[in-house]
Amino acid sequence: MSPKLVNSALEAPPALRPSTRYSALARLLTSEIESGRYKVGEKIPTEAELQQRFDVSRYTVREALRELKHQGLVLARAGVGTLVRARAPRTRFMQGVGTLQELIQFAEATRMCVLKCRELIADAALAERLGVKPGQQWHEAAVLRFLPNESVPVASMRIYVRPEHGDVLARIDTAGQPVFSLIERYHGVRIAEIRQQIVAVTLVPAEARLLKARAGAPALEIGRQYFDAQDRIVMASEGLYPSNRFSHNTKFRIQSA
Amino acid sequence: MSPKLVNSALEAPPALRPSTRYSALARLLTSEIESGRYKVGEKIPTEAELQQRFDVSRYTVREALRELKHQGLVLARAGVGTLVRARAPRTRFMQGVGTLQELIQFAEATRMCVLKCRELIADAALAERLGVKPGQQWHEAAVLRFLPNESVPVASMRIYVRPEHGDVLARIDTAGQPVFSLIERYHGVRIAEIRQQIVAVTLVPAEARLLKARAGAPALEIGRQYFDAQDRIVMASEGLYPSNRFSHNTKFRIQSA
DNA sequence: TTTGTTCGTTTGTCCGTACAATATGCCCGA
DNA sequence: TCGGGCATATTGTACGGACAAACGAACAAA
Repeated sequence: MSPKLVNSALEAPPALRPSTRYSALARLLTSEIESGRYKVGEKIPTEAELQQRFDVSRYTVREALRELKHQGLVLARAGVGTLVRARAPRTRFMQGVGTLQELIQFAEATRMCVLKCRELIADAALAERLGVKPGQQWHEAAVLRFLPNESVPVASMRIYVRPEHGDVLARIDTAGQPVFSLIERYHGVRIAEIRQQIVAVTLVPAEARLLKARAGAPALEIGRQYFDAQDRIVMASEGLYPSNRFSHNTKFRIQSA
Repeated sequence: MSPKLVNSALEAPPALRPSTRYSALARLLTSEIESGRYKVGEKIPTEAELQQRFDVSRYTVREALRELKHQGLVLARAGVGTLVRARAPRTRFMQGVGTLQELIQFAEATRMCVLKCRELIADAALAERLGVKPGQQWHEAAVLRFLPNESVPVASMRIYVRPEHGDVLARIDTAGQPVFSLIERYHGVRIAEIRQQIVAVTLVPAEARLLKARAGAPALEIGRQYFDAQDRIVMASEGLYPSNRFSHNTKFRIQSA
């Protein structure tokens, strides 16, 4: 097992297979629930009935139902049947980074394409923007971020890491996980806190060009700083997300007092 | 560990079955990875080898591996095998609880000035924007929001409440707390969840005029829906926050696993 | 009327089989 | 030497079967 083989094996995740029987069945059942054929609280046909109706094996039915359960659409009860739990799949905004979990999932689900790396010293303006000290050395990667099967970038980003962590920048393209997780893994740093700021901007022509968007178009500018357990800044990033491709979504659950 | 011993380790007691074979196998494989028996990047034994080693069916092995894949521990490749992807299951992160708190603090710290109230029936466009059903009656308040000692508004908002809660709109100016809290207090409704979406927009002339801002200037458009414990929508709002007056800040604290 | 038992139904676990899709290595020919 | 084809290995899909566990309804007994 050479490290080389390992790295290539970890490259792109296997492609999705939209044409399996169970995925087609899952999609059909999902649309039936969404269209109201089976109401929340009602039972959908049993596994045996679905087998007959679609002329597939029980295995195929169960795989489809597994997906619906995973989406939170249905709930199965032995002896009872399968009940509709929600009319629509769990709000899963692929573009959403309102929670840390979503931030990580977003990083894992999107493809990052490094345009350029360079070393630099933060001047006063950059230091202010990033929340770091002027005069410090940083390694910068300019990155485009894509959703699966999309050729238009969802974001352009600049990622800043400390020089001693600079090697992780070479792994961004292929890692399929957040950059901060790479720093954690390869440098034994623990990220204890992430701070994020969101403002609205209009794209200047150079940025718009890179993002294949219209100059002057609105975009979210999301800045993030990553701190270790001693509250030292480890990494920072700035991203531009054109607004018609990205919406920042958050869900607050309120516990009963 | 001899196969015999391992096999008996997988067998559940006949009367009490706290664990299935595949969950026991998943646990055992997880602990082998965590203990370093299989390094990140290396292959674990093939499905066939695991079948033989533990004297279980391929189904049982695959169910166990499904769990490991779900945990992000391994990655399977047809033709290659199953590779260790991480040494430990995905870290369980906690969302910073400050976010909802900050939402409430912001509401308490700002002054709201009601411009106009009216009753309306949600047409399709508004229903879509608010995440409500078309044809429903709502009471709408148009509001400007000011930071302390500021004469330029930080936001303009439209707040939508149910007709039976319409009286709270008269309290907005003076209450000094979130509108949803007013509904909770005066109508005994418990808000269980708030969903929020943030997008970037550019201000159209009428909005800009109201906000004393430049037409075309970037702004955050923050939409929120408030749900009760039965997941019924109780209230919705849309706010426009000119970007140079407001930045949406979030802090995520990460617990060690 | 209420409680307990039984039976039928349904999902969950686990077994086996077969073929498809993917990956890798080796061999042969140009 | 390099490229293509083939064979083998491995996971993924899909089929079938059997039994366990859980549930609800119906019926019987107290």
